[in-house]
Amino acid sequence: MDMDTLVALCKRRGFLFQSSEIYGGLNGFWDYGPLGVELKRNVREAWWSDMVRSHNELVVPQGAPSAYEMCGLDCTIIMHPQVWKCSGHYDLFCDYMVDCRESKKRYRYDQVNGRWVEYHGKKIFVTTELVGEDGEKACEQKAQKFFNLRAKNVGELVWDSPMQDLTTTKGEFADVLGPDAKELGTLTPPREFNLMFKTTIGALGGEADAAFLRPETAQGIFVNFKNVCDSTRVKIPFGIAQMGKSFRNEITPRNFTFRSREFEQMEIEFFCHPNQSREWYMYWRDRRMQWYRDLGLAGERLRMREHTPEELSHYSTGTADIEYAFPFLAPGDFGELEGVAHRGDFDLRSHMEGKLDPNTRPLTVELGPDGKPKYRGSGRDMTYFDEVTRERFLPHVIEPSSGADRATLAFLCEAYHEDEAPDDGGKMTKRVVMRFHPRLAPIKVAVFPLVRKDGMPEAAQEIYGELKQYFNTFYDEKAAVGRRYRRQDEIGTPYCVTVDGQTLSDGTVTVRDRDTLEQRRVPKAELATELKQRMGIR
RNA sequence: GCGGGUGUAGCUCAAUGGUAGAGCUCCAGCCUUCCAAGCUGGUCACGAGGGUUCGAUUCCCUUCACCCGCUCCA
Repeated sequence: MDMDTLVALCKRRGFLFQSSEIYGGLNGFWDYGPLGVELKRNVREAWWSDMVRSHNELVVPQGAPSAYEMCGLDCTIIMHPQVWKCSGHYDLFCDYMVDCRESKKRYRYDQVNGRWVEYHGKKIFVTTELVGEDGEKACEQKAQKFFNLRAKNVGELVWDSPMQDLTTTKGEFADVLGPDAKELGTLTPPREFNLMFKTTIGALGGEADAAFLRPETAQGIFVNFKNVCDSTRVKIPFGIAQMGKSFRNEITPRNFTFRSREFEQMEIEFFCHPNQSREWYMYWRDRRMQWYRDLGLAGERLRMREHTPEELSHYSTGTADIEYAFPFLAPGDFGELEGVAHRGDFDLRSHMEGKLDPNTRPLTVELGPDGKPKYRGSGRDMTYFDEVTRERFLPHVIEPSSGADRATLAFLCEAYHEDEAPDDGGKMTKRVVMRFHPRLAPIKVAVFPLVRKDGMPEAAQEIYGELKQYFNTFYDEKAAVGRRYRRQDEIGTPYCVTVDGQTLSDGTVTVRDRDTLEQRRVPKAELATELKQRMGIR
């Protein structure tokens, strides 16, 4: 299946529309249509139900080190600006960038390094992205090349400064040689590149009132950690779940809803004793993988990929991505659905003591030029006291962080099938069928009268009214019944109930299965029970 | 953000410097007793903004969106 086919179906049948389409659309923003909203709600409800509501804290789940508790939160999108400073997002997401007009590359303003060098009265700043010895070597080579010198004449270069970053030039780039440029002055002035959406609190609002839309839901959980502990009597190990909108000013939104600027996350922060964190990490990794499998991403398009040691944050002892081979990716490429990360005590400690420097080991608070913490923490004690062991400790965190829109998109991609079904002459014709797991299907049951006469519509409408109490049910009496079946196939309705002549005499209806096309007669009175059972819905 | 390509109905595709056509879909009606495309009728389009012109969907400019490649990717 190519992606265009799915995108067309999503629009035609009302799963997904481009945001503000009548005004030409808005890059990176998507609306869910009448069927899409049902599908996405079902994804979210499956997650909330499976992770929070129906989690039984009294029994040890398969593969878990012990029993555990789960609860939920719903935090605000705009939070105290200090949250993002201590979380690291402020530094990470608010970069000044410079572009090179010659090489078409973009660099972080503070990560381009270079040295002033003079040759026969001409003084330039040669730059590189490399650091340390490699950086100095690269600068020497660049200067030699720029001044067109033989190797033996390199000694004639007069080096006027040690390695320093580009910000020391104060934005004057006329004599700067870009890292991949052959001419001087090809770098654009530094521009703020803010990956967090900025907004203003209050009607007057100066820079002091600047705030940000959250780039992840996780921080709401960390900053409420103490509140949850104090209000619920939860005992470690336990998890806090939250789902909601997050916002990132993506540079290149692309690939349908996969990378959107406004998106929905489903996140769990699981708090445990440091000694057990590795086992809990393994548990959550496998548990989350199984969740996707159970809902239909069962094939080889789903995989789990452990991060290599180089990819890991210094404070993380393990991170795994759950990935799906989306059809818009090159063959063999996978896109991230969920990241399961062992985060240690980085987040709680950062909000307690001040932003930690992730490059230190053991972790220490990042200091500003004045020797004080660069970003002050809350000063609140986030440690946990275990009444049984009489031990006080800072919990470690396992974070399964999932994208609701990405999951929804994966379920859409996985569901799409084309096969053949007979037409009324018995000839096989192409059929498009969305094989959603029944829990996810936007519409569970469609009810039809076989023809629009002999009291069949009335009988069907009665059944419709009844089933509507239990399922999202759809009624249709227009056109040939075969066409109605096809229309339901295309939106993934698992079952079609048809009232025919026999219904009026013996009270049975036919139930047609979306995937097998098989029809079975079922007494009207047993319909709801039978359908619930077949779909595995309580 | 850069380079290339594309924008006509819900979809697929025409034509045109002078009233924009078709097929499918959709809607109404007829027919129809189990797997879409039988009959009749109907609705719906030149991405947006400027310019040139008596007149622009068509030519020019800008912009927006989408696709491909690069870049980015917490």
